[in-house]
Amino acid sequence: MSVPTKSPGDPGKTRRSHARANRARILDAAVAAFIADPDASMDDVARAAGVVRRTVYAHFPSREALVEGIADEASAALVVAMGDEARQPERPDLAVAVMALRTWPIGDRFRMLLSFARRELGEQRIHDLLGVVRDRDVRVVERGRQSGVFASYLPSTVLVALAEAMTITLLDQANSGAVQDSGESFAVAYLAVLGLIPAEGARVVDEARRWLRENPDVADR
Amino acid sequence: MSVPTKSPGDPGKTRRSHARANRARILDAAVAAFIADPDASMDDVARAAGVVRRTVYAHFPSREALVEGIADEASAALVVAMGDEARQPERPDLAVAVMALRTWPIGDRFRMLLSFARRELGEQRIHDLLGVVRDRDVRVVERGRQSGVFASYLPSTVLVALAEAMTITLLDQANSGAVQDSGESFAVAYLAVLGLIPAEGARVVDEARRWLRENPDVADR
DNA sequence: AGCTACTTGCACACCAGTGTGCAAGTACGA
DNA sequence: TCGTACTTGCACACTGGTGTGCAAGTAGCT
Repeated sequence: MSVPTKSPGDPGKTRRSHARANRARILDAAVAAFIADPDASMDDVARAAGVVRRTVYAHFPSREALVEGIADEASAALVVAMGDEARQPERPDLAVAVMALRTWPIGDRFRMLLSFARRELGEQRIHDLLGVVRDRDVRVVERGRQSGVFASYLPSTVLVALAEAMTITLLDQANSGAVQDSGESFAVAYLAVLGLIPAEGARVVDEARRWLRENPDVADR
Repeated sequence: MSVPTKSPGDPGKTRRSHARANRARILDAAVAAFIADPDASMDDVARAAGVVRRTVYAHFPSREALVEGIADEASAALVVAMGDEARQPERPDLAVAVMALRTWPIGDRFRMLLSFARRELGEQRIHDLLGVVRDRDVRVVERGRQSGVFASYLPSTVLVALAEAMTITLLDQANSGAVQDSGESFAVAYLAVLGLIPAEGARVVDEARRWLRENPDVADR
């Protein structure tokens, strides 16, 4: 606010803050536009951002770069949201519920990542990054089924894939108002697929909420 | 085979059988192409059918018409697969399992319909047709939750939406070899989301298989 | 005021995909 | 063998989206 560029050699940051904000707006608008229509044009994005197409190109040299920009932002958010793997509940069911509750708030960006991973195959990086998250998910599920808490009528990886699909669907439903909670029902559904009856799942989710309150992550700004 | 056109006034059908077969091949190829890439070009479709683009246009005047052609075929298959609503098991859990097992074999086309319903919004008809199927699904789920067999942590319509999403995911997994069965695990997963533990779900699915054997639909050609 | 960084509004070239026209080719049935 | 129905292989016009160039405009910093 009152700290303009002091050092002459330093590439001005104050001046650029304006542009930065604009970049952020474009990114946000792009997320919204791509959710509405997975292959929205650059013009659609620009208009959604209240900006001219040419300006979008000023920030992102190509469509691909824009997609990558979104993906980067989204993946950063996802990693932050997931928290430290070392600091998660021992119990697999609790761990699953905690992960579900944590990812839900960044649903839009998570959804974005998933859809990119499916469509723009070129983005190997996205796929890889999601792989990291998936692997972590799979590990927990695997642990849970080994300790007999989770069912094993399907391979762990498939169960995780189901969870991803359910996330997207429930986020859609939340968008259209059919679901109101903050991820609780998603967590219950996930646990149900893993073999816990909903009543039990709901109890676990309650516990997870408590656990989250008692174990605030550094990331929970 | 040996019944060529006899009546002169009658527009020849034997000659056209060749073209008919070609049309069918194009349709099949289009399904495959669109599964691989939801916005494959007409040229992609043509090549997948082993035909030149121009020929595709000979059968379908426009891309839209082609999509509609696929949708029509798929929806017809779906209606047939679902069978007569009046002749389905009383018990909701059994009914769900039966529906799941019945729709699984036509997975590709079902998937096609779902993806069309999501993308080409212009196809109101598709949406409507799926609506019919959805409604039937919802009715059964509703009945089940009223009789206390199914859980109600989410609205019935949302649960059905989850089932649709799971279908697509599991079909994908089946395509890539991660799932091998003939819809059994899908049925179990569906029932799990509805509140039945997998062990119980598996029992119900077994029962459903038996029921299907004992109640062959006229449609089960 | 003057500099600088950013935005705007055109202009353009370039593609990829769609849909059409037409002349030549092929294959099947009478 | 001829005719008819269908396919092929080009040519073309048209559209919508992408990416670039450039000159003019605007707003903050010094």
